[in-house]
Amino acid sequence: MVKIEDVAREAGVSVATVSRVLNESCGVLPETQEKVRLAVERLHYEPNLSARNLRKNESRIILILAPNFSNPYYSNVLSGICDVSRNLGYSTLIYNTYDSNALDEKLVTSLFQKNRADGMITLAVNRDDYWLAQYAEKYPLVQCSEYVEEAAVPHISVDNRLAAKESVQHLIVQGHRRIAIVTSTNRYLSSTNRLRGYLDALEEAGISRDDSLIAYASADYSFASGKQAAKDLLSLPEAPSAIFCVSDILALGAIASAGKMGLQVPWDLSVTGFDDVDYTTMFHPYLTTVAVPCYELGRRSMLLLYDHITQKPGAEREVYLPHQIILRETTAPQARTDA
Amino acid sequence: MVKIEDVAREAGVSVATVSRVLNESCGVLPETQEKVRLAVERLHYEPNLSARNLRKNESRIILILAPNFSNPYYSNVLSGICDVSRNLGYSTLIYNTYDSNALDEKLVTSLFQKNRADGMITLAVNRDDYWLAQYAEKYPLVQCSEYVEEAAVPHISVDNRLAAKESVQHLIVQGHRRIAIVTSTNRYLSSTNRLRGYLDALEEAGISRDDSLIAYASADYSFASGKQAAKDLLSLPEAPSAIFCVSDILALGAIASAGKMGLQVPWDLSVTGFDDVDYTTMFHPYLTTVAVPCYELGRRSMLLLYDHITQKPGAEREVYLPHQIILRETTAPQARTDA
DNA sequence: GATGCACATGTAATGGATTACATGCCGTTT
DNA sequence: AAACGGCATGTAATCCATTACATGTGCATC
Repeated sequence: MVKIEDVAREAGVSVATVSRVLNESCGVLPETQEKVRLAVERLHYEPNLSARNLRKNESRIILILAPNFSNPYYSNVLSGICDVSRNLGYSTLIYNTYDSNALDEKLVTSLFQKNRADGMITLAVNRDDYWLAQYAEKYPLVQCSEYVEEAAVPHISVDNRLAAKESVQHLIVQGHRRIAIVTSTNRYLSSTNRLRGYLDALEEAGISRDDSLIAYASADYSFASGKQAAKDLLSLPEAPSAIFCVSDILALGAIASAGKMGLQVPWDLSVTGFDDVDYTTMFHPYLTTVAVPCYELGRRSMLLLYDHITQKPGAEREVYLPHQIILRETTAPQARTDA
Repeated sequence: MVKIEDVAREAGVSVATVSRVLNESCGVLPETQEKVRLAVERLHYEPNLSARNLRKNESRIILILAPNFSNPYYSNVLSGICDVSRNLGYSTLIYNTYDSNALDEKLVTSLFQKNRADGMITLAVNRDDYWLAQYAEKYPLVQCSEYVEEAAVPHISVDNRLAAKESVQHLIVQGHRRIAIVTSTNRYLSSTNRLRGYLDALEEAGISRDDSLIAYASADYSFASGKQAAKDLLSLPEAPSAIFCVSDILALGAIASAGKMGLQVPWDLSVTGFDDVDYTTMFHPYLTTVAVPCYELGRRSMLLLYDHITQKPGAEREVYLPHQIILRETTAPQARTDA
């Protein structure tokens, strides 16, 4: 394996000079730089990262805590993170948390130290994981998508509350008054904020809150639980004419449920989803939903984390990316049969 | 940061002894081992991986070449790889190849050297990437799912040819005679082998090959291209009564196409998929398909790679995991209207 | 009792890059 | 002309764990 010493000999300079050319490049004569660069090329020299990392006291490893990345939402985020981290010269160590409830400070700290990661990105912390705050004082950390509201830890997300509100407002504009929500029993801030946005929209429109219209699906947004929640809602004496679901899969479940009960979406029931994952346009009716820029969230998380690792002055602590309401085929004006 | 010297002092032994306890553990008295272990615990010592890797001349990094891991197939494989590699103490550097055609030996070698990976797992090489053979002589490599048939490079996969044959045989048993296949223009061996299996089944049943029943979807198995391919097939003067699709998404596309043309699956048309990804049971009719153990493929890839990295004697070069034909709702006996 | 060997442990070299500090040269100032 | 300063470059210390080799102890053998 060719090392820096070989390059130095080949170029007729010292190792320090080679290193300087490879790193800072300042204070080295242009012609010397050129000599070094040629030698590097001739010998196909690649610096040994272990040695560099040892000396610089960094690992160039980023720890990513992700629950179940078969979920297209997370896999898109992951794509974004990986693409950027590769460009910045970081390896990503993906730790599959499966059930995010299993996370605690001890586990994370030990993971961190064992792998000597330079920083960490979480994809799904619970809104009450307060221990993150203390953790973040010691190590660079960025929370992506989900975050702890009360802790001043860097995070990047969309404005879930506003997006939910806009989505429900769309239903209201279409004449719906009995609007249900299928949220989840998980402890994600996004679920909470989407519920808040739903309530905001109702309140602003002067529609009084009806708790029987708030249904809870399982923590993992499973299709089956979406189906069940929708079934419960549609079995109500006064069934809703529209259902706002906090995830696309739940919405698909809701549509399946409606079909089973003889209701046609969107004519008999409007349904909206959240996230805009791939399969929202795989079956008719195509799902009306809120597009969340997953890939971009991933990209920006890594960029933000990098800013914090390198202690860039003025690195942001709160970033919100724009969402987009995508109107497709699962919402229609309320048929005025109940009026 | 506490280092080995601190532990040695704390335990009242030399650094060599500490290192021995941490690594080999042989030739050290049990009571000395205990002393060291206690000191490690007291000081929360974690060895510096850069230093260790530098000395041992390894990186504990595995390079994974994956195209588009939003595809649930790949994300499941990835899950498997990541879980195992974490346990073995490896970081995974996931390189998103997007379009696997862009891969060549130069890129891979440079990726490898730059990251000083200890080994590599490919998830989607083309069947004609012959350069892999030379590459594999220099570096530990395992091909997962897709591989180069002619090269004696370690690979792990399912028996795609047999699985396809069995799947088509199921259709034949149900009375179908005009059976079409939707394969892909990509250069994956799996596509080729699934086509071969399809032909095997026909031949064995004495059904003569009809090239007009072989349709090609796009390289990325997109839903839209599955739709289009099925549409072409169903527009044939003598339309097929069953379509074997080489991926689930293509099958879903085919079902969508059939619906659009007024055909009911499975009564008017049988459809089968391949892979058994999540959303095969998200909509009725649930898809009849071939279950491929993606997660297990990932797991075993990493284990196999580890065997090769550690030069375990007798490490396998060819592994085939069992598949399973899953009969659900998209296949039915041929209605004998054409007899 | 001297020699040799096995065994537990210690000492110091090693891996490859970075970087603080040292050196030497040249031009400027007084 | 002496002194100084800036600049390009070199020398050597450093990061921390591993491990070849050295040391020392105790036991068995002749």
